[in-house]
Amino acid sequence: MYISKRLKNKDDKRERLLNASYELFLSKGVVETTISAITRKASIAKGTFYLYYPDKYAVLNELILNKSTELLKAAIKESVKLPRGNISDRVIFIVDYVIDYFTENEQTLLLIDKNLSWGMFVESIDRNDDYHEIRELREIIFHDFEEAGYSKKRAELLIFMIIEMVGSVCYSSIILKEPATIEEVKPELLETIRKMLD
Amino acid sequence: MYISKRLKNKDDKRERLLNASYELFLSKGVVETTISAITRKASIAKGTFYLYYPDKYAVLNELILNKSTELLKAAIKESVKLPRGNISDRVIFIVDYVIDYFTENEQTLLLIDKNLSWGMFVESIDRNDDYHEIRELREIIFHDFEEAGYSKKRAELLIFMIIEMVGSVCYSSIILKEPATIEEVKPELLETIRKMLD
Amino acid sequence: MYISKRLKNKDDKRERLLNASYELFLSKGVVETTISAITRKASIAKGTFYLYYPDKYAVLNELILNKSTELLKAAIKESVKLPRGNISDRVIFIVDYVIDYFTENEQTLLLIDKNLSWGMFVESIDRNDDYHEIRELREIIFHDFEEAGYSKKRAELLIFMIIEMVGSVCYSSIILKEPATIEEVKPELLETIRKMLD
Amino acid sequence: MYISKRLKNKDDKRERLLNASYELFLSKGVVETTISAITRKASIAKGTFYLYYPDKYAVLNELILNKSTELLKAAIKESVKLPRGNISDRVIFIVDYVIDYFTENEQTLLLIDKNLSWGMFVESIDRNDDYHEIRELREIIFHDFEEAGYSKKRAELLIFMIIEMVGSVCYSSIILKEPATIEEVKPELLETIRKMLD
DNA sequence: GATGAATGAGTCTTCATTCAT
DNA sequence: GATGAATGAAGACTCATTCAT
Repeated sequence: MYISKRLKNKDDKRERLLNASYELFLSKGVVETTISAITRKASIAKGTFYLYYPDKYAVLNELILNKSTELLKAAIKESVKLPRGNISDRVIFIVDYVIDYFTENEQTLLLIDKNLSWGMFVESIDRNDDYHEIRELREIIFHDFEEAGYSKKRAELLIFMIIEMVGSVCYSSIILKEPATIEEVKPELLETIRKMLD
Repeated sequence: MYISKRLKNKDDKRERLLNASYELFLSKGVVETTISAITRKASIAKGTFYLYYPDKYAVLNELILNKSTELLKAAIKESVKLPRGNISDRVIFIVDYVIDYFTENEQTLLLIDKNLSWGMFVESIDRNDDYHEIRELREIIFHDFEEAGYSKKRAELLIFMIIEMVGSVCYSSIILKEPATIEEVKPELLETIRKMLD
Repeated sequence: MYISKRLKNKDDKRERLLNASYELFLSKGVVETTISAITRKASIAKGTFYLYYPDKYAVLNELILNKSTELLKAAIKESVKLPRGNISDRVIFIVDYVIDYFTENEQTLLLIDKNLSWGMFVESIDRNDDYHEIRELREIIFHDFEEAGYSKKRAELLIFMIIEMVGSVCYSSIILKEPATIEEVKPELLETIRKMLD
Repeated sequence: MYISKRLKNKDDKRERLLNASYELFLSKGVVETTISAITRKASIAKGTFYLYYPDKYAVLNELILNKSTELLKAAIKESVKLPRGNISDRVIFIVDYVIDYFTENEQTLLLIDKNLSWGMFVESIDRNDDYHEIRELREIIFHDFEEAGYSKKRAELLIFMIIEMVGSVCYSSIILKEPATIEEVKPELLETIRKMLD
């Protein structure tokens, strides 16, 4: 009881720092967000920040990981209804879901895209028990790829390239509206991915 | 004579500021580079900086534009030998050239990728007379695409998607070595682009 | 039994705080040593520190006293073999011993010299029962001085001046190597003290 | 005219920083004095401090050097009337002067004693043209010592030991009144120095 | 146009101290 | 007595920007 309450309290502070940081990163940008502002918004003493994170970039990394796996988990949850075996359909379904999410949540895209690294992402998926859905999806996709004649390595690289492309195309078309709006770009993007997978 | 000399002098200062900034941006990063450091390296008084640029980000934008068009012009210069008509070959040749350049110049990739925007790029190409080679290349490519049955819009989007993918795949594989080195990624990337263009 | 165990435990904590502080004061300096670092090194909770000492300077004073009386007691222990009556020989023997000790233990010199005050030293000698050897030495020396015709007051001042000179000459020559190393300075210092005592 | 005015202005700021620091070091102590307080007292912007000194300890060193050479120059000025040849008289005259000065200016003693290093002192005397009187005095004293049969090395060490003794005896007796007041200690100290020089 | 000394707002970071458990 | 999470006051230091020369 004693320990659990303190642990809860600790998690509470962490949570509040994450939430405050998230809002500030989105509204003012990472560089313009100060530790003072974060702790003020979180109603926590400035010094306490340093008990949880060494600097704001540690918070940022945790946020990016949280948000991107959250998104992926949601996409997966929807994709399970699809029949197995057809890689294109599954990948395109997920990409479609992700694009829609980013269209609705520009700010999250802003945060994730400029900062998410593939290595960090993969490592976290393998390490954290919460992400077993994502690992399962990976297995399904890899299995389908193998059946379609891809080596594991080529499958991974293909997924990687698709993710990179989707991320930066979304960024440009959703945030900057360049060279066209996401509505115009989306069908072409999906079509292109389909070609890549054939 | 007197005026031209002053203009020349002015350009000289601009040049020195650009060079000093470039070196510092590469070695210390943009955020860590101060106006003081730039002017010190350029052997120019601090206040003089503001006669040429409003802040360091203006220098950064100019640099990115310079470097990326420079790169593109070099790639084009090599690609003119290719026979017209075959879009895939031309695009892949240029992408190949760009990948090799980035492999040799990691720092430049670091600077360009995180900051280059499509809109800025396109706009500068249309505005600046120095970039007529790039405009010519664009015409050639678009013409080839049209012959292959693409609309102008679709052609532009395809190019856009390829550039975005190449940029972010290079960044991840060259800088972060994730999920594999550029040597491993490159053949898959080129192959994928070929599929996209078929 | 219960109480004695608690007292023992308390002394144990005190001891650990002293030892940890000593090491940190020597290696990082007093100003740079934090309460956190001391309790961490002593494996004691931060708050517990305040149950034993009001601040780090209280620890410092205790340490200086401990170390300097320890040194003096060791010197005395060696000097008892000397025949009584010859003041110069006894004083020079002790000074010699102290110089050698400081030469071997620069860090201790660093700690003691800049912080030891005569008054604190004398007071502690008179108050603490552990220091009876030092009181005895003092009696012997004063007695010898009286026999040589010194008043008690003059004897005390002479001792005082010698101690001050030895301390600061050692500090300068051992720590700073200025104006010469202790090896060069030592014979001159002993010779000068002999003159003072004649 | 243009340059001279700016130089003057620069010196003015330096001067004001020195004066403000001096007063604060004396009244609050070095550790307790902050850069903010110094610049506030000097009516100078905080950032300007760093244009002149890297930290407060650089100011402290300069102050100590200034004050101690100032004192020595004053002592010398008075001692020139003495006939040459008699080392004891000259040295004791100067020591006497210094003791009196410290008696009148306890705070200066506080600042100088705990921080003056022989090496720093000697080096500054040799380097700075303003200190030629001190260099001349040194020549006179050394010459007198040589005539009295001392080697240059022994003479230097003797002077060094006297300075160290005078400094720390003054500190203890004037500031701490231990083991006696300076009035009581002074005759014994002078007498002891006379013995050292015989 | 060029200079660079001066400015001071603004940020990070540390750390002695408290106090609920 | 012991603990250590939380506090927030306090200080060092930076740096974009200005402006008198």
